Amino acid sequence: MNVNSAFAIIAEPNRRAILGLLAQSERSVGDIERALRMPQPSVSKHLRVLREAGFVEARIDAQRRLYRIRPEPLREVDAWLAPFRRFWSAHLDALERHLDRMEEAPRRRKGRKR
Amino acid sequence: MNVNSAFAIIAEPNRRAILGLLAQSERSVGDIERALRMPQPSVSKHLRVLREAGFVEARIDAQRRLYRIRPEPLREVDAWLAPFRRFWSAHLDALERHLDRMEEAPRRRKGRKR
DNA sequence: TCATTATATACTACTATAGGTATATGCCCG
DNA sequence: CGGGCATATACCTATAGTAGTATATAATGA
Repeated sequence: MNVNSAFAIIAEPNRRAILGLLAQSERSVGDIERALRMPQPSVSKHLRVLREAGFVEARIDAQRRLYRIRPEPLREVDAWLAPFRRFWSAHLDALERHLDRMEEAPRRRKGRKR
Repeated sequence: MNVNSAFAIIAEPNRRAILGLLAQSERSVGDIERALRMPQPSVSKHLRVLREAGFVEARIDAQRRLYRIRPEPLREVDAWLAPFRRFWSAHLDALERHLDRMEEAPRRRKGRKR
């Protein structure tokens, strides 16, 4: 599987973790390294992949590079999801009512499926 | 990379194509095979991966299996995107004008003005 | 029953990628 | 200018996953 589509890029859990961090704020490589407890070369390599795929961009601050999100590729993913949303948004109201009822109702049986 | 997360499953382009088809309607293996011009074993194998990951379920109709979408795993993906939406929703109006010009919108988003 | 259609699985080979380790590059400051 | 910090890259290895081919299973209808 080639890492060329946005989907392949975010298939890697560490990269998703990095993106999750950067969603909060700009961070240096060292910040990420410490926050995620990953070896530095690993962080740099994942950042390279993310950068080349357009998910992040770097800004130089002395010896550090501050990385931040670039949203475009994630928007692609979001767009791809569009045709599927009807599977849940259509029934969202009914589902919400259902969940509301379950939450407030006393438990009648345990071990519900799914 | 283990194919255990929803993200790894949809990293494979053929699987996304299959899901795209099934988003429209239930289909048999043969339908998919013809629509996507893929070898039948390949279709079956991808469907197996999708099924075991909860993206699709099969219903038996004589010798055929009719596959259809199960939305849960895709909702996970949708949920993961939440923290990133602020990066583009702020500029959504401009984005929509842009998209209107590029592709055309098959479905108008409701209540969004420009 | 047999032939045919529909789908699944087994097996092999290839390739891409992630992790680990070592080292290189580059910048700052004393 | 040299030492130390921050980051990047090169190299190697292991492994997961896909495609391809052949074959198995199962249901149908003649």
